[in-house]
Amino acid sequence: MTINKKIRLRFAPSPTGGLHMGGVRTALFSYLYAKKHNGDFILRIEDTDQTRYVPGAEEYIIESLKWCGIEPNEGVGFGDGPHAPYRQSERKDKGIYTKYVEQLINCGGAYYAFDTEEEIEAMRKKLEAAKVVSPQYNAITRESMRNSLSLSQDEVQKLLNQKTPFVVRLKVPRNEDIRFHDLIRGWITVSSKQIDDKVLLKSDGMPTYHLAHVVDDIEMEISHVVRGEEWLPSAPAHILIYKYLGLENTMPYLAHLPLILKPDGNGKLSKRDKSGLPMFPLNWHDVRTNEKYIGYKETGYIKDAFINMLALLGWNPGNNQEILSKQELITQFSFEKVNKSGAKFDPEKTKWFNQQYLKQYSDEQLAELVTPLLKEKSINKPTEFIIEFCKLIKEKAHFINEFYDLGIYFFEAPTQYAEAVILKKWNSDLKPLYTELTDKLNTLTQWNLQSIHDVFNDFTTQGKKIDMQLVRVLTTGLAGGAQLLDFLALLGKDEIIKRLKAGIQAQK
RNA sequence: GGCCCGUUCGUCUAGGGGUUAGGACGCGUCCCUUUCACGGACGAAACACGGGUUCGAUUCCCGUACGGGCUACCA
Repeated sequence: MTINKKIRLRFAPSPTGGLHMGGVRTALFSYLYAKKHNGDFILRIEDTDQTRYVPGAEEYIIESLKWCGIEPNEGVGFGDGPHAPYRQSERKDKGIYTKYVEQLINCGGAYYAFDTEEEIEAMRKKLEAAKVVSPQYNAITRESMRNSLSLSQDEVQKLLNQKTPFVVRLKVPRNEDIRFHDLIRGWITVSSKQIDDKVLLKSDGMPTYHLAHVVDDIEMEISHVVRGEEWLPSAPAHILIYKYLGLENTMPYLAHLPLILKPDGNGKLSKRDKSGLPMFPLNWHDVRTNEKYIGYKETGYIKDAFINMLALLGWNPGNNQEILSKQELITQFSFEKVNKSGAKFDPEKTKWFNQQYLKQYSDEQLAELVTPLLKEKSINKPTEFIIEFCKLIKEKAHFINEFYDLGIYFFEAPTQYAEAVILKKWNSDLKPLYTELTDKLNTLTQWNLQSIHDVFNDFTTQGKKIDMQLVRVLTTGLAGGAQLLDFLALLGKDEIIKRLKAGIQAQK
């Protein structure tokens, strides 16, 4: 295992779609570890599958990382470092992979295979019919296929000269235990019987993931490979490549993260979910399928809350602390504290996280965030009004963009009155009392919290029972809402008197 | 099917050979509140099952069950 190597981690997504929260978490853990150890964090784009390329995906990944504050110090969209380019398609053009392919072929770790799709399919069918447990291109079956191991040197040369399409496959030993260490799971042993002769170089000249990521991790001097658990089964094949290259002792540490599971039911997180919660950091529009997905940002999440929630999905600091700043996450992160089992992500708790962060914001900060959203609704109020509005409404809200909906009565007089409350508490006999209240309020020369409070107090001491919830309904139309007296004070005498009169008028 | 990985309250998790198995979300009750929240207090709620090892297993080992992942010229 490596020692004294500079800490360098990479996030290496494929631009095949929007980056969902599972990917963001992988990037986050890598970032945290790199930062903790004063290392580098790199963004590499693994675009070796031309058929799955989605326009806009790469930009989306970059924008998402930026919004999340998970910024690479090297890589596509973040400035070139010493190992440019950082896009695998461009690296392929520079011949980086073929160099390694040749080395692998020369040392006997890989071989040419000329089989057509149909031939491989036929082989599989045959094996399935014979009830072979895993019908694969492997140490046994390759003997009956057309490749540089079964064919004579002359034949191979002839096929090559004729420009016959070929792939390069990894020569996996027939029966050999491959043992490797995972930072999260410990030692894992897999028999090479289980591994097929993976394609390393495709017939279009592109490397596959298996080859490309190993080569790039070597070239980019990556110290730790952090990726999802779905890669665990193919890790032995990667070990083999390092081994053939003679780099087994300097290969990166491996950390396979548990998967994030969908909130309801079982299975991996999918792009869309019944919970209604976003699965993506930002709004994502797939131009190929024309599918649109909502993002955390646009839903009104605070990025640090999103990051905090994500960090605690599969990891914990080992104590009861749940709200951690990015700096705290960096100093406390370790792979030892990453869980082994998959985590269902909980929409309710996600909202709670955001609320915790919302509470930390000052009213002024909130006003700044809310003002543009109100402008969209053609609401232009003085800043002091918005600040006070935020102060009153923030405890009711989980999200910035809920402020308007939750506090619409700050800006518009009610047209309907909470039916349940009216039904339960109102009757026509009350009209004189509430009219008297209105008149009394109308006589106030000073309109503030204290003077309003005094008016209500006077009624109470005189034994006249004013129901505060009814006042709330008459002035806001709703059964619940912000601090009532503060609300009355903020809206001003004229508006409140007007609303009270209209409210009383509207009741039977 | 085969292989790999996993399994502590409904969910996220702490813990770890002897604990009243701790916290958080959600839920319930109460307090605070002239209204609504916030907040506070309390409560219900978990070691998948079966064998070992051991004086003692939730913790270690082995099975079983269940869940997940992988099984492409996709990553």
